Parts: sequence; structure tokens; C-alpha cells
Amino acid sequence: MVEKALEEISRGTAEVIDMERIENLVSKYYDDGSTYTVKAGFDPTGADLHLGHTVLLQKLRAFQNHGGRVQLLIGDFTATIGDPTGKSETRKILDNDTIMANAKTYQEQVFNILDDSKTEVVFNSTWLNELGAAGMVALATTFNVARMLERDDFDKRFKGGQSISISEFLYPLLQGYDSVELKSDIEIGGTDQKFNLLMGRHLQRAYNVGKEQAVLMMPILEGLDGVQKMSKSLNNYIGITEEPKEIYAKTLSVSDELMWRYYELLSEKSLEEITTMKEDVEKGTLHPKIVKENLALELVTRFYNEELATLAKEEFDNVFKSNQLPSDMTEIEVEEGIWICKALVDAGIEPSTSQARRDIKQNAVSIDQEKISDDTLNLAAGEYILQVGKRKFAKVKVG
RNA sequence: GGUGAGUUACUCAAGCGGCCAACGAGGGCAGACUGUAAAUCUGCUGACUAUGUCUUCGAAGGUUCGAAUCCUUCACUCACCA
Repeated sequence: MVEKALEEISRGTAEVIDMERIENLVSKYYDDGSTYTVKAGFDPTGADLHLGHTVLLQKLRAFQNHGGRVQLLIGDFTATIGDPTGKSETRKILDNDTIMANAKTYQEQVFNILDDSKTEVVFNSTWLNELGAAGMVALATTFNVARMLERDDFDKRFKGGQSISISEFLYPLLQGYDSVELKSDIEIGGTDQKFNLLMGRHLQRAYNVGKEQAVLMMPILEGLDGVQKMSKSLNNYIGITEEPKEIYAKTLSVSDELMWRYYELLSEKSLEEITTMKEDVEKGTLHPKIVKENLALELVTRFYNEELATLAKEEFDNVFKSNQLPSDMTEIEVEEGIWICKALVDAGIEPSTSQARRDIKQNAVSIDQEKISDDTLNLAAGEYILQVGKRKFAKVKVG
């Protein structure tokens, strides 16, 4: 039992520090039922969760299945600083209302995956607001600049002659201090959080908490481009609240290589199954497209249900395999004789008439499935289906 | 506080007082090929019913027939010195 639990817990991890401690906690749970705490911090800087977040959430869920009590930390205080992780420049700070609104949406979405009876949501402003100047100074004395500069992103920026704000030095300290307050047994985070996560251990020691948290790091999920990490700001993400057909379509658009990565980090399928599929694809007995479709179906099913997943697939196949039209598209009514470019802008499928002209010149625009080439065209009364590229459609009523 | 260097579009980055809506690369969009995949090739990439007009090169002023380019002030960044 303990063996299986540990296997589930270690699946897909990038690095674990103090695995022994995790083993002890889990086996103690199976011995006498005593629970332990697992901390994970979320920065309420964006409103919606995407698949990148779910990698961590699923791991938390795994802990919950084996005696872990999750401390879901909303970094509302630290969000006012901005985590320097992976940033090449100082991040813009957010105002309080936005942060609170984001935190709220987070909580609504998180319990898609987490068991809320085993989750405690905490805000770090609760204790950080109380810390005060003296507390901050005491906290800052536990660390020094040279070690802070060891951090890769600071180091790069420092050597590259870019600005680092003093407040950014405080970020790792404050995140680590959260672990002191929460007396966490384990903290999990992305590999890019390593420095911050280790800070938790350092500070738990410095403040004599009586234990040092184990640290479990998950790989960073690449975004749809397969290169950069999935993030809202890079617009390469799949949000968990997106429409089923969006999730389906976006999943299908990832490269074959990246698909295996997604399987590893996101799918519930066992590692053996995945390996078998991979071999079959290499042997040529299994088409990679089928494998990708299954992944897309699994993801839609997770956030909605099987029925909607099937629908999403049917819709997708209709539109792109049989070249039919999507079942729903934006509809607008316009006046007779409207200029085609204007109509495209009004329908929201082109950002400007200039762009519309360019696209028409490049054979990207069609009316009722017929490509057009005249960018001075005016529409006579009637109903038309306008299309730009492969995926932007609109129904226009003229007259 | 002093000295010097810098700020150009989504990002990096070139830019000689007129040939600058601004080289190039990445990204993005579109076309071909496909499995709406990747890779590859090609075109486009400020706005405007448009061979022209308008707004853009950190901000505000100025010099000039004409300024991204020269001058002044301000803001921000970096380096060295204190």
C-alpha cells in the first residue's frame, strides 16, 4: 500500500529533496492514520487556471489520497511584489481588488481537482501584514546578498545589466516564511521554484520550527508552442474553463513530440500504457493522430464530461475533416452595401480593415466557402458566411 | 552626490538631418504541403474605402524648408567613482 502510494506520488516528478521524509510521513499515515501537511503556493496574478497549474493540483490530489492535508496558499501579499522567477524584468505590481478577484476565481476552479474536505485555503497577507518592519529586518538577516544572487534569474539580470528591485529579494524570503507560519511538512512547486522552495527549508531551520519541509518539484509544462512554459501572458495555454471544443482543438494542435509530454504530466493513464502507445506509434501500427484525439477526449472529460467530449470531437471532425461549418458562430446584422473589409471587422474576425485587405490579397478570406480576391467588394442584401483562415467564421445578415 | 553609456514597434535589435511607417531576427497571421500536428517553402506584419493621408522611435520643448537622427530640460535603466 505504502509502495503504491509512493509510486503515485513520485510519478512525473522532476526532483525530490528529502524523499526519506515523505516516505516516513506516508507510511506513518498508513500505520496510525496521522496526517501531514502539503503546501503549494499560487500567485493570484491571472484569473484563470490552465493545464500548467493542473500538473501541481493533480500532484496535490495524489497526496490527499494518501493522508496529505493540502495548504493551498494564495499569495495575495506576495502578489503585490511580483515573483521574479523567470522574469527578465521587474514585474508590474497588481492592485488589491484585482488580486482578491483573481483569488476568488482560483478557489472556484481548484476544487475541480482537489478534495475540499482535505484542503485549507490560506492567504499569506494574514501573517505577512502583521510581520512589521522589525519582523522584516529579522527575516532579512537570515540571508545574504551573495547567496541571493546565486539565483539564476537574478544572476542573469545582474550580469546582463538589468534592474533588480530590492523588493524582489524579499519575495523568496517571504515565500519561505510562509512555510514557517504554516509549519508545512512538504511543499510542492515547479522546478523554476527551486530556490524559493529551498528557502522554506532554510527559514524553518532559522526559526526553529522543529522540522524542515521536504520539497517536491514538478517539471514545467510547455505551452502549445512546445518551447516556452505554459502561461497566460504568452497565450500558449489551455484554460480549464475554456469551452470543450476549444480544449479539444487546442490539444490537437500540439506537436506529436509535445503530446507525449502532455500524456506524462496530464494523463491519468499509467506509464506502462503510455510506453506501449509510444512503441506502437513508432512501429507504425498506431496513428499518432488517434493517440492525440484520445488525449484531447480525456482532458475534456476531466473538466466537463464524456458526452461533451464526444460532442466536441464530432464538431471538430465535421468542421475540419468534412469541411463543414461549425454549428455555432457569431452572427451580426449590417446595412446593405457594406464594404467587405468593414463587415469582417464588425464581425470581429479581423482586427482592422488594413489587415482584412491584406488577408483578402493573400487568399485567406472566403464568402460561403468561396475564396475571394476583390478587396473593394460591397455586399448585397442576403445572408453570408464569412471566413478568415481556417478557424474564424461569422454569419452576416446584410440588409 | 560625480562621470560616462543608454531608452526604437509584441520581443531582441539596425538606423547616414530628406531615399523612414523605419534594416534584420524571433514571434504572430495567412498560403502551399499535411493529420487544422511538427518540419519545410512563400507572402504579410501601424491605422485609414488608400498609389495618397494621418499617428508613431522614453516625455516635453526647441533648432531647421525638413528630426528617430541635432540642442535643452525632465523621467527611467546600467556601469564606474564616492
